[in-house]
Amino acid sequence: MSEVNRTDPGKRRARLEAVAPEALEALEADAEETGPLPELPNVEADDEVRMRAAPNPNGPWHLGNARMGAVLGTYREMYDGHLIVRFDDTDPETKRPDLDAYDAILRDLAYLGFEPDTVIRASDRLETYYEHARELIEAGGAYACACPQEQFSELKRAGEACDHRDRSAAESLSIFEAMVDGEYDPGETVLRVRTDIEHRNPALRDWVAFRTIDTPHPREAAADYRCWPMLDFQSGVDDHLTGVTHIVRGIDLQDSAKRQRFVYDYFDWEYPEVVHWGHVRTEEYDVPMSTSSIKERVDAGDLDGWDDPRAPTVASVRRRGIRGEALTRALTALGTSTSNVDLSMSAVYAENRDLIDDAADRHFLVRDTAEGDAEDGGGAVERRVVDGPETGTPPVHPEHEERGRRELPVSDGVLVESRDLPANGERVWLKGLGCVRHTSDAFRFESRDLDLVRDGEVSVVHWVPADRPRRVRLRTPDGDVEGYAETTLRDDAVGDLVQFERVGYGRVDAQAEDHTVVYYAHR
RNA sequence: GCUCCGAUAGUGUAGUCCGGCCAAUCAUAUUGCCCUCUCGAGGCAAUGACCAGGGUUCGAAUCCCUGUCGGAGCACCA
Repeated sequence: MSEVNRTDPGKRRARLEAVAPEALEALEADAEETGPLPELPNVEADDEVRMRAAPNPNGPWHLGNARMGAVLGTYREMYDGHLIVRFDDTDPETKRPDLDAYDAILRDLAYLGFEPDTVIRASDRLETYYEHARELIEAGGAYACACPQEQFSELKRAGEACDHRDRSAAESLSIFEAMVDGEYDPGETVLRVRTDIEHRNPALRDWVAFRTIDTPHPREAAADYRCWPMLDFQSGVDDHLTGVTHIVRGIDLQDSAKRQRFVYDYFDWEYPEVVHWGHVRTEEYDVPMSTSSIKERVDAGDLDGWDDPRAPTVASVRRRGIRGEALTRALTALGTSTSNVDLSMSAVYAENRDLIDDAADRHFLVRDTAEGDAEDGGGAVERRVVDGPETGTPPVHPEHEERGRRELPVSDGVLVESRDLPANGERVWLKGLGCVRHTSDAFRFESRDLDLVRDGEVSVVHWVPADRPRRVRLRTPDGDVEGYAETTLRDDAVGDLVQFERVGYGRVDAQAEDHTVVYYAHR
C-alpha cells in the first residue's frame, strides 16, 4: 500500500486501470456525478424514497419556505421518488391556517417546477391521531396531566415527575376521551408522552401530545374538533403511516426526531432518515422573511399584496419574471448543511438571466425620475433631431436578427435620460439611429458610421421617440420608477419578458389604457 | 441554567466520514481586457477562504482537546 502511495497519481491510475478497470470506473463516476444536492442517507434500504413537505398553511411561501419545495422536489427527481405535501394545520389559534394558503402553496410549488404525488391535510386526520393516542395510553406511553403550564415547566427543569404521571392507563384514557368530547377548557388538562423525566436534555422530557383549543378550525370539515395534537405527535404518526423514508426539514426541528423516537419506540416503528438544514436569510429585502411579518404588512396595506416586489416571497419573484427554475436552482445550490446560509439574490438573478436572455425582446425605457437621481437616469429630456434619418431601427434581439427590427420614428424628436445627455457640443450615439452632436436645444445628426462606436469615440445610449411614447411604471423591490418606452410596448402581451437595454429585465404585468406596468426582475 | 448543532474567499458550495493526488473545486460577485451599436449575452484573465490555539503524525481543511463566534431546543407554535 505504501508503495502504491509513493507512485504518482497518473501512474497509479494507469496501474489501476490495468488491474481493476471496474473499480476505476466506479471511482470516477463517483467524482463526476455530483448532483445539485448531496446524496440522501441510506437510500438503498428502501424500494422508494418517500418524502413529505409539511408546510403550515398560514400564508403563501416566502423565499425561505420555497427551499422546502425546491429541495424536496429536486430529491424526488433525483431518486424518482414520491412527494407528499402534508398541510400541518393543527393549530386553529396561534398559527391559524389561511384558507387561501393551501392552494397558494401548491401554486408556489408548481411554479418551482414540482407536482406532489399526494396531498393530505392533518386536519382531516384527527380520528387517526386519536386512535393512536388511545393505543399509546394503553401501552403506558402517555398520561393525562392537569398541571398548569408554569408549574410543569418548573418540575421538568428540576427533572421531577408530577402526581399525574402515576395515573393508571384507564384513568388517563377516560380523561383523554373527555378531552376529545370537548369537556375540558383550554389549559385545563393535556395529554403528555411519557419519555424520561430525568433525561439529560430537558427538551425531551414528557412533552405535550394533545391540548384543547376552543377556537374552531377555519376548515369547515375540521371545525367541530376541540382536542388537537401537537406537531411532534401528529407529524410523527403521519410520517410512519404515510411510509415516509426520508425527512428533510429545518434545524428548528432538530429535537423533534429525538422526541418522536419515544413514540416510535412504544409502537415499535422504525424512524425515517432525517436531514436538517439551517436557516436561510437574505439581506436584500427590507421586509423580514417571516410569514407573520409579511402578513402584517400586507394586512396593514404597507405592501400591495404577497406579490408586492418589495416582499421576499415566491409570488413576488414570480411576478417579476423570475422563472421558478432559477429560484429552484439557486435554492438547491445552498445544499442541506445545518449551518445558516445567506441566499444572495444575485445568484437567483444569474440563474434567471441565463434562462430568459434568449426569450426577452429588447426595448428602450427612458426613466423619468427626479433630477439628480443619477442611478435611475436623472430624468427624461427631449431634443429635436436635426438633419437625421426618419427612423432608428435597433434589433428586436441582438442575437436573433430574424426577429426583425424595431422602427422608431425620430421626426418629432427623442427622449433620453439626462444622465446620458452629452455636454453641449459633444457627441453621443443613439442606439439603432446614429451619432448626433448636442447643440444645446437639439441633436444634430452627424453620422451612421459604426466605426465611431467600435473605436470607442462615442458612448452608446438608449432613447425613445418623443412621438407618442408609452408611459411605463416600472415596479422594483426598491420602489416604483416612472418612465417612457417606445410605443410598441403597448402591444406586448401580459407575461412577456422584456429587456430594457442598459436598464434591466422585467415582466410585462399589465396593459392599462395609457400606460404599461412592468415588474423589474434584475439587471 | 441544561441539551444539541455548526464554522472553507463578499455569497453559496466541493473536499472532512476513510489524513498525503489540496500551495484547496465550481458557481456567483468584483475588477480588467476582448467581442458586441446595451451597463445584457459570449470569451479570457485577475482578486479572494480552511475561526483561534494546542496536541497526535513523517504529513492535518480532514483526527483529538480547549477556546471563540454563531445557530437551535428546553411552548398547551409549526
